[in-house]
Amino acid sequence: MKLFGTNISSIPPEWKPLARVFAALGDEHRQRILLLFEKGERLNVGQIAAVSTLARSTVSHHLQILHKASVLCSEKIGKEVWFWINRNWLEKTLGNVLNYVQQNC
Amino acid sequence: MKLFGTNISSIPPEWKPLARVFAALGDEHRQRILLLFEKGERLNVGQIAAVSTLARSTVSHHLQILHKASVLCSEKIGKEVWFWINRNWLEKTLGNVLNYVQQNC
DNA sequence: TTGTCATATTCATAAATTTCGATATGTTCC
DNA sequence: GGAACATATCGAAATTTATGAATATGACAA
Repeated sequence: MKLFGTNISSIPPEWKPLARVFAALGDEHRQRILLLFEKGERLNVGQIAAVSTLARSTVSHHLQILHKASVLCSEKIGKEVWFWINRNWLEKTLGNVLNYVQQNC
Repeated sequence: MKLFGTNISSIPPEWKPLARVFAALGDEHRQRILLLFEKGERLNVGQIAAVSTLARSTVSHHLQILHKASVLCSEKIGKEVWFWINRNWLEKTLGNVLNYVQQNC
């Protein structure tokens, strides 16, 4: 059994950002939001809220969770905040986990 | 913007089992549990609870979540239930998501 | 500049869900 | 039967989620 540090309670630091990604992707609302994006497309809060059953403020909240997990990038232009998928981060993160699984599981 | 079905509320069915996996991996306790496993190793509830700060019943609960998400396999032998990482499923699932990202993001 | 929309976020609150441990129940082995 | 292990159930606490109202910021016209 692998023990990190003195007991189970410590996690390798490189796994921390991963927990946020998985938690972000583990919610169905956030999955639906992500699946809306076409390749390279940018969407703002209003567009997403318009096709969602959730309130605008709720959509904004979920977008922030995705943003903090680095799954989405964002840029404010004028009145609107535009979001798009952080493809590089997602590829790198998923690739790392896949490598870990292949080597250590 | 991609719309599945009539509105945002429907998700492609192939994404459903994925939500469970991500939700399972998105919890730090469960990450710690998973990281305990050596390559190919099998562990039972008691072994994991022994190095954990969580109660035995709580560990059992988390193991069930991981099991329902297909992240862990289990087999009951005598009094004990042995768990091990479902390497194939993890590889396949992560690989699928990675492919999706590479093709559609 | 001032006022008015339009957009997004923050806040306060309520509701729902998850988490966790204690206890009870079920299995298996002796 | 009794001991050892795992699971199921239940309630309290903690966390997450959802919402409308309030706030902040930018665009634009008068």
